[in-house]
Amino acid sequence: MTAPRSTRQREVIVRVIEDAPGPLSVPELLARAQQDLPGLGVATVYRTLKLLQEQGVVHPVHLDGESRFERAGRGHHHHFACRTCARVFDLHQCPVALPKGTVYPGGFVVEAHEVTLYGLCPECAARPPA
Amino acid sequence: MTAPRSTRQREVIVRVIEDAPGPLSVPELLARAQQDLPGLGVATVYRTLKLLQEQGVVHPVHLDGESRFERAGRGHHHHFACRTCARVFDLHQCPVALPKGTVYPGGFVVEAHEVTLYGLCPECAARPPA
DNA sequence: ATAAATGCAAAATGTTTGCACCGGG
DNA sequence: CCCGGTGCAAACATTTTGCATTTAT
Repeated sequence: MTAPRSTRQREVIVRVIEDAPGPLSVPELLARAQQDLPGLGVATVYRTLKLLQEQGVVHPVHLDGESRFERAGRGHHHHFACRTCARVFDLHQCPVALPKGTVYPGGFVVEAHEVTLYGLCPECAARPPA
Repeated sequence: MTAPRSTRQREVIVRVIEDAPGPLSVPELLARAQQDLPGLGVATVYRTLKLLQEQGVVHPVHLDGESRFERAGRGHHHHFACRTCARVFDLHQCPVALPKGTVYPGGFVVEAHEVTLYGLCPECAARPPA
């Protein structure tokens, strides 16, 4: 048995993910973690993300061709991507009613769904483009 | 004025995209197009896809970290990704009611939305795993 | 004939892996 | 101590770009 060790890098990476208002891209995650751990390398970030995914602590969100990562187990939720500032936020209200097992027209058996909304985040909506 | 030329490669690429039941990945697209045009190179596929996107003929769909491309202008629709055979299909009924301009709780102004359903396609549902 | 389009190979990106050193238990 | 974890650099995979040649017009 090989219990993962607790290291400063892992602590920081997990904390950064937990403190984020939505899923983070690898560059975002790396930049934030390096504020506490300047020497941190990308490889460690990827390896840690992989580990955390296997542990079910974190899971990936693919959005606009970018891989982002967020804390798992925060319940069913979806995402909002701001077209102005490019940040991604969690939404806590689901606009879809598709219970697992629903059969969609055509005979598609639905097991899960993913929704992404695009538009302006509260900040960018209050401060429109020049 | 620089009107794009009509070439055999472009004809084939467009036809392959039109004949598909859903968005295609670049490898899928390349493989199908090469059946008619064995010498076709990847670079041409990417360049053509870029051109077709600028013309608004094709648009990208990002799904599970993979870039796929489909004919644009087929109206509002979403996608279904089969977990068994990994193919992606178009759905022609939208499970979300979020008109452009809707303001989502928290102050998020919605301009567009994207939905992906995951599960079993009709074929795989009829022929369950061993 | 002219310039756009293609194919190839080299160059950017983004992610993974090999390896010597570091450090948690 | 010991072996897992880290950083660095090399290896990969995917997408883009440079350039000589082909080809639509």
